[in-house]
Amino acid sequence: MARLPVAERRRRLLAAAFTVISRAGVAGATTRAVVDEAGMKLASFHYAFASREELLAELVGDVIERTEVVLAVPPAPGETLEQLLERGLLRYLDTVREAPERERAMFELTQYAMRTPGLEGLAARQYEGYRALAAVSLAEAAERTGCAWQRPLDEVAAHLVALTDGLALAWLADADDTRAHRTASFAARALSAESRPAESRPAESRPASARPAPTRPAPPAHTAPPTRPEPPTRPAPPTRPGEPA
Amino acid sequence: MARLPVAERRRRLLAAAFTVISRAGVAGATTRAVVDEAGMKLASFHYAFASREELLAELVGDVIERTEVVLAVPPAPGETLEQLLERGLLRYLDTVREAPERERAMFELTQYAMRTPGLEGLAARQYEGYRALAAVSLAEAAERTGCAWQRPLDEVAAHLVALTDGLALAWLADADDTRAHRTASFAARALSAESRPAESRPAESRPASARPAPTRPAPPAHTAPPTRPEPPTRPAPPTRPGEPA
DNA sequence: CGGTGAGTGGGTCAGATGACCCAGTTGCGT
DNA sequence: ACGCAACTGGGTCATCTGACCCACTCACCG
Repeated sequence: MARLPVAERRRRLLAAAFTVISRAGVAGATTRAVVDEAGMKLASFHYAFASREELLAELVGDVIERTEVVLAVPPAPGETLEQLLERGLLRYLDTVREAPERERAMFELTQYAMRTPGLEGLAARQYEGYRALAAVSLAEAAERTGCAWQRPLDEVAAHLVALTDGLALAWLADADDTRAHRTASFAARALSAESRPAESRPAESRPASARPAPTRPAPPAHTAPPTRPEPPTRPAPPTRPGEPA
Repeated sequence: MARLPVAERRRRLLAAAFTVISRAGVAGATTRAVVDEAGMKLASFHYAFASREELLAELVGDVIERTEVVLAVPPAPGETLEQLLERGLLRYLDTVREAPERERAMFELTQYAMRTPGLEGLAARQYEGYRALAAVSLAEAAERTGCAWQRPLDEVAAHLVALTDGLALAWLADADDTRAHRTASFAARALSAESRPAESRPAESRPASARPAPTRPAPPAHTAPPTRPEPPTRPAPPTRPGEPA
């Protein structure tokens, strides 16, 4: 093995660990399995990390920071907030379907954190991060469709996080695309019901329901790209043809 | 140890296993830990089960069948569907708060099933069971408040399951009661939006929104009572004084 | 009331795993 | 060039774990 600076070695081990966890679960992420995945010798492991526990803790923290919004849905003209939200959620569902192991790994890591003495706080931080991402996306989505949230943004964000979690968990359990699709629609409907038309900020105001407007972004959902393997956020395959990004 | 018939021994081991898993996770449920929890000798384990795997498989299946609705909310006069649903969800939240380890154990068992070769099907069955329970409760709730679901019952049930999962997961991560409460309210709001006033079935019909009516049951949520420890469904402490059950 | 086999107890065994050590080697600064 | 310390390779060690064995004993049948 080439001579690597400790930092880089740690990074590679973290990435390898995530890969192993995706494949075999946290329990399967033994020092040997990780080291093997990274193509290193066992000694290198303990040179980079004091213990397996340290690696796991680092991984959890790492994953939190790297969590990204994978829902950047391309703009679509004259779309309502609900439609925009739905597309975003379906987009999220797609990423789960494409890499179920990754999503499972995320859930497992969260659970590991919740159950491990020093890491309970990290699980909370993880959800905090999810909510923050959700909030950003929801804010943008509302703005682009000329809507405003009727309740505090972070409150709506928490709801979105709960919905995506439930959605992902259910799909992971039964892999029923149809059902998941319907639940995504429901989620979009439910969330948009928490908004009102416009607020008068932009310029116009109308009493009716969500009014079309130049759209663009979309709702979020969490998914942590492994420290290395596979590109985090992809270009966003348009669910429907829309104006080119 | 008293001389026990195999069946009883298996039952006790399953109960002990669930207890251990609640405390230490699936990974911590070693044959020795389980046997210890049950106050038996290791040999008794392999007398009752061919392997640890067999016990775990049995436990997953077991837990599915024993999943119960813990949301039987007592009746409350003149309550809307939304209110009824909210109370039920809050009731569920209470059970999670009271025994977080149990809920965590449920999630972990599901994950174990999803990842274990022969058990993937069980995870799907588990969710099927959750939906069935949700469906029953939703049907009752709608009926008692003179409402009807606008979509297929099992579709709405899937949404409820997703919502409770998301709700529980979020609470387990950050233990934020306020936030969980708000999300529960949101869930109730969102679900009741999927219903319409009445259908004309009972007798009356009115265009307005959910009309009061004799209420009684409530929404569900899943929680598997351990094979033995602690009574599964409790008497349902009235969140509000209502007619005696 | 004696036999006997279901059920029990106290081991053993092989394999996996986390931690760690020590003798090298080799990149890099000087 | 040269030396040193950062880094690597190839072990070892104590534990834990799942599986399993075999002699014993006691409850119940005949």
